[in-house]
Amino acid sequence: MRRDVFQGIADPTRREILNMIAHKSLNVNSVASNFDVSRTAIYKHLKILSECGLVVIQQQGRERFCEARLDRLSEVSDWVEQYREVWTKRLDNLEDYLKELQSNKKKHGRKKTR
Amino acid sequence: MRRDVFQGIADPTRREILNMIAHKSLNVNSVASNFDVSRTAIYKHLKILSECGLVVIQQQGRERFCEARLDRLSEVSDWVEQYREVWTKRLDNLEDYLKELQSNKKKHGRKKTR
DNA sequence: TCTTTGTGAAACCAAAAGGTTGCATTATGA
DNA sequence: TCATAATGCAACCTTTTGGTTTCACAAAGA
Repeated sequence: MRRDVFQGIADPTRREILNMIAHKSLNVNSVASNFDVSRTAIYKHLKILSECGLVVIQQQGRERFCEARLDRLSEVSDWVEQYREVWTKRLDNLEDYLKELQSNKKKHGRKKTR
Repeated sequence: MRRDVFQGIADPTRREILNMIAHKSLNVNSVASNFDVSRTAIYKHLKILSECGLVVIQQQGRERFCEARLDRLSEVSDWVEQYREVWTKRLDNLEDYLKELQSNKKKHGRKKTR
């Protein structure tokens, strides 16, 4: 199935898996042993992560090592960043507004607002 | 229900909704009219978005205006950014490695690699 | 060779997700 | 006051998700 990075990181267990293998690749059993759900459940999560490119699984003897492809997170990063200007500008405007309220209070005394 | 920002942005329709109201709040019907699924379906997406804090819905007469709270995306941004150093460093290492291969080739001629 | 280890995958299940139709409710405008 | 517009929500449906147990199979080690 063609999968999406956004879908990949939607599940908290999958985010934990990514964190677990971010610095060091682990085989499937090692990953699974850190959770209290079954190995098969973790295997399915790993499969989803590999389907959306966030993990690459390489066979080595009878083990499969799971390597995080964190650079794929740039897709998420890019998506979020396109909105950063919008939200920071909006926060700045709020700040300006609050400052203006303050200065008006000083000039005219307490004023009823709603 | 307590919801998660990661879950909120997991669905492509919801990301489109966010984009649609990023610059200007719209009422529920206006949002829905941009999609070919039912108003109720969009309403449910809006509810999920509001449950995870990405949208605030305010009544105004008989309409409800949906405002994007894009600053909530910082949670996603923060999560991704904690891995940026890891992945850029890894790409740098790869680059160094490729450069080294190049210089070895110059010194010793073409060499079989596998 | 035989047993153990590490894994993939099938079959099954309950709950959640994403969608629909239909109805009730509240403001607005004529 | 009455029709209509904008909406919330219940009831229902199908597909997906996240989990389980079970079995098969290949590689390693004794």
